[in-house]
Amino acid sequence: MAYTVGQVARAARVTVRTLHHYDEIGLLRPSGRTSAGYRRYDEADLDRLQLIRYYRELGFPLEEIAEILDDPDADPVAHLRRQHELLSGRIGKLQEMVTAIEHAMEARKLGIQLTPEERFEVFGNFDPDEHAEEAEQRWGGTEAYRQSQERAGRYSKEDLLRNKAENEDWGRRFVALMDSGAPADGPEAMALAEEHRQLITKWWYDCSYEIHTGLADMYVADPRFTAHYETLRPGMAAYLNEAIHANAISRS
Amino acid sequence: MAYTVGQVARAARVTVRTLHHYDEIGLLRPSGRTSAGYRRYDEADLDRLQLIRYYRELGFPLEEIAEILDDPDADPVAHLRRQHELLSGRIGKLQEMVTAIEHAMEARKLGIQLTPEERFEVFGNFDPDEHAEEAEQRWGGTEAYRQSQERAGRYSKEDLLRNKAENEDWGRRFVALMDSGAPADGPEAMALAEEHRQLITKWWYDCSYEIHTGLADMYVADPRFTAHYETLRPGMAAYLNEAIHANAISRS
DNA sequence: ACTCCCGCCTCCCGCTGCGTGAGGGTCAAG
DNA sequence: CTTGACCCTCACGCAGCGGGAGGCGGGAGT
Repeated sequence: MAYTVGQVARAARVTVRTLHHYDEIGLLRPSGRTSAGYRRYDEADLDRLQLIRYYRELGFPLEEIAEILDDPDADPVAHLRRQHELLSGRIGKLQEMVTAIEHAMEARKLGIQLTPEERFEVFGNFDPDEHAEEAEQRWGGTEAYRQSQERAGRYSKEDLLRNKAENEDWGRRFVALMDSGAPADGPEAMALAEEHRQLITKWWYDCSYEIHTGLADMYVADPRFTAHYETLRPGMAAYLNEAIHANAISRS
Repeated sequence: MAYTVGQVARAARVTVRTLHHYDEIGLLRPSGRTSAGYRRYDEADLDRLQLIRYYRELGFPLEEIAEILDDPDADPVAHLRRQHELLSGRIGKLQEMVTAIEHAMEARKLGIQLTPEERFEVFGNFDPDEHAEEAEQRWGGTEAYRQSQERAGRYSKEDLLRNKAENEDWGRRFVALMDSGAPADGPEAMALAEEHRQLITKWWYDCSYEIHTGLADMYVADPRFTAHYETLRPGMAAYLNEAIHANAISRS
């Protein structure tokens, strides 16, 4: 059972050119040629082509497909599993975008016109346009940054207002603690530091103790962040820094 | 507030080269240049870039994005809705592939080794390799073909056996009817023709009366299909053809 | 005022995965 | 022995950038 390019092309729903291409790059060489130079594909070639098409559908680059197919001791089950994961990931990403779009539609319907500033107004003093670039430099490319960007896009106006309220509540309690004269490395301060960490984790990204202390250092090192906390209460940046460090140390 | 390429690039998580490219093709021209020729982007440019990135994420080609963004009276809500649909479609497709992969994994786990022949063995005499190409020529590219291909991939071995059983049951009853001497355009024959159509619809694709009569004609025109029905009972191809036509006429 | 170095500029070539001819041989049917 | 449908091999083109060469600009430090 030998097939010509045209037959194979029609059967596999690809163009002849594609088969030529696969031949050129060595991805799918026909098992033989006629005396006139015509490509002859056999059943095994068809099987291989089916696999190729399948992987292609999944978005694999041709080179990678070649590696997969030509790896003799590659575990097919592992491949399937891997593909499954990749697909699930892609589905997840697409679904996130869908919800983002739904949000946007909701906003339009209500005439809310969710401008970028509006989306970030909950950040208070932190003007996103002013600091976005810096944020990118500091955290760009990290998982944490990706997460927070992603979530920011999904939150509704109410969500963000709720977040703001929670932050303010925490801030009031923190100021009260400072006013009470409690030490920055005392149990209450550490508890509030921990709460601060969890607020970040809840709303934005998984904030490890390492990341948290990094943030703490920034609060005293970067004047803009310092200013934000200092307006809540003078001395707060340094106090919070100490509390976060104390908390991180005690937990590890 | 003017930004340089580098700043914009970092903020938007794209490369400088990409911004150059967008400038070149006119997709995003910076609002101005400095005396030295440096590109200067303002807030509006950033907004536009955000939209561009968004549409790009969704897989739109740049040209189309330009059309969308430059269409002054384009309804943004309509766009969102359209994107939503596209995304939903994509998710659906990916999910189908996931289930297909899951099936394949199940089969591997049980050591079943679902070879192509096995997958199609329920087709009986119809050797897929022998007819796949023809099928493509006849139906390739049609919605019906796509549907049946898609479903075939999702069916489990049990599903396919069930389908086979249902077909055989229908076949037996059809043969019995012929044996009884009932006319091919009588009510019983038409009822069984209708059932035939519904079996196809249930298992493979939406089989309209038009498609159904097309199939009927093929049963008498194509010797391979003729042979399939003739082995069930001599004269069955022609009888079934008549019954299907009678049924289609009476229903329209 | 001078020097650095980083960032900006404009070419321009390269990559993937083919599409789409051009120009020419081949094969089966009539 | 011709037709028409295939087949062959170049070979260029396209999107959407990546990446580098070669050269200017600018602001921070000395």
